[in-house]
Amino acid sequence: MSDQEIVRREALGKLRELGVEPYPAAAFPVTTNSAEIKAEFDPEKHPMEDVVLAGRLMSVRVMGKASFAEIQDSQGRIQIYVNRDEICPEEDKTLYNEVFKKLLDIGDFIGVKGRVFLTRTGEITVHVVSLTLLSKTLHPLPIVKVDAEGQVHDAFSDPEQRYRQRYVDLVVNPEVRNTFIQRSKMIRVMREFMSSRGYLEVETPILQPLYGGALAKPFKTHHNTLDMTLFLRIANELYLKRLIVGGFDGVFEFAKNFRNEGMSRFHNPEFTVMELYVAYQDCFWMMDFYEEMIEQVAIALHGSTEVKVGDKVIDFKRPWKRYTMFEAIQEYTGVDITGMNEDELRKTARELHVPIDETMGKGKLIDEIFGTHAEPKLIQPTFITDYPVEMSPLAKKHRDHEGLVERFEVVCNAKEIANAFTELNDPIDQRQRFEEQLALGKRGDTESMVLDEDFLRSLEYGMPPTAGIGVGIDRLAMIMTNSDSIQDVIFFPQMRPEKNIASE
RNA sequence: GAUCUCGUAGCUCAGCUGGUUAGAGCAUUUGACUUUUAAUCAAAGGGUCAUGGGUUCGAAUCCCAUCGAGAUCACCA
Repeated sequence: MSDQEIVRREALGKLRELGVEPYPAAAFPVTTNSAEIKAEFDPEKHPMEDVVLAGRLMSVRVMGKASFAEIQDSQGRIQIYVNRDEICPEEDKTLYNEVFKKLLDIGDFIGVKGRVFLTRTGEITVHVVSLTLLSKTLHPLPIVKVDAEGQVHDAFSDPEQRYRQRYVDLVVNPEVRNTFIQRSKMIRVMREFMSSRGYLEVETPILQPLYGGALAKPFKTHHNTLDMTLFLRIANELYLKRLIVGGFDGVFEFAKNFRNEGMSRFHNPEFTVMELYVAYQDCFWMMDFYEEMIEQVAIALHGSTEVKVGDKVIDFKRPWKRYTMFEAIQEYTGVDITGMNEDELRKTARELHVPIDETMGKGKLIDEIFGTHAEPKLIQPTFITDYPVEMSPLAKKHRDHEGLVERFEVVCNAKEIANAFTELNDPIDQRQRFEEQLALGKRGDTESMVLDEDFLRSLEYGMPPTAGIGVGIDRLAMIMTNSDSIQDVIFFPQMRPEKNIASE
């Protein structure tokens, strides 16, 4: 234990000797908070003679018989003024001299009652008349200081510590708190946008006997009572479609999915996707729907359709640019791949220096060419439509073009932020597609889909024409909050276990 | 999984072409101070230099291994 931790533990004992309970049970109902005081206080028009607020003590400047300190609540910080003879009107000055000056530490939760005033330098400050310790801190908080020029000193910046001890990060780095508030607001806007159109928010299984609806490696687990293998879902698509079969017009779910794959600043083993399915619509309707929803998200978060991301400005103002996949490839490589067979595509990919291997089929080759040459250049939100059928086993065949499906992705800041289809509802075609996937699996592609008989049975009972979309919530949150790592938009990103935390 | 970079006090960092007792600021402790705001002034304490091994008269510093993190790549959303 460090000297500072030992000192704090000793302070605990001394507080109890003085009759001050460091962890009182009684409620401390507040009447206001730091932001409200700063917004509403006016010495002439709106004096505040009797306020009660609480928070963490974040800095203390003792000047003999008077002190200034700052407390931080959920809304921010506010300065307090503590005068010895006011909090100790009697002979006994212990509360000020011992408790406040010596036994309180930065980080401790305190509650204060007092009146608001303006200091000589014009800062809105709470003149404390009574002070209560609400919870004692034993672990020292990093002290982050901001000087008059707004320069931050001694920032708590080590990424490992910030992610492992997010609670500290949140206390000490206000912009982190804001990022997560924005993320939450983003989800709320989407939820309200969909709910107000009558779509139903639902929950579907995370533990699945078969993993389907996407191409990925799953986490595997075991249920003891049933003595069976279960998988953590890689997608919820097939369950949401079963609900459309069941007669709902629109269903959506904000779903945690799990994929047992590499980690990077764009990948966390568990991540959040919002999927929506709407009966009697197609993917072209969904383009308009998504565009409008995300434009509203941007406006709700930033008051504008423009969002600053790194050194770029991304504008979500409708309408967004729309390319077919072949158009996008032609735009960025100059090569028209329309009508090419597998050998021609392989040759083209080599000429364009696209990394390929022998297991890749036609669809995957096209996807690689797009991913290498077009996707990195798409910064503004852009719809890419008309994907090859081979890489979209759950999408309906294109109404006009042989070999393509009715599908779009939205690429923004060089990353996919949505994927949507006119859903395949022909059970016989769906069975064939699954079988083609099984064939691909035999060819060596480890990420082909497994055949889900119950899902096929549900389609045989009949699914109406349906539009579906999946939205990567973490990726969208990264853009909307100008974060360059997924770890900055997930409270507790996955980490290897920390050694020796117990022995500390 | 591969490559590169990093790990020194509670926090942020210096020291790294090997060489007295490993330094600084903030934080902590003691003292002074009744309107300060990165408060100030005076003094003090605080370190298995990530872990283990090696080279050397001598290692925070060089080498190897391990653990943890970040970046890039591969797989993917």
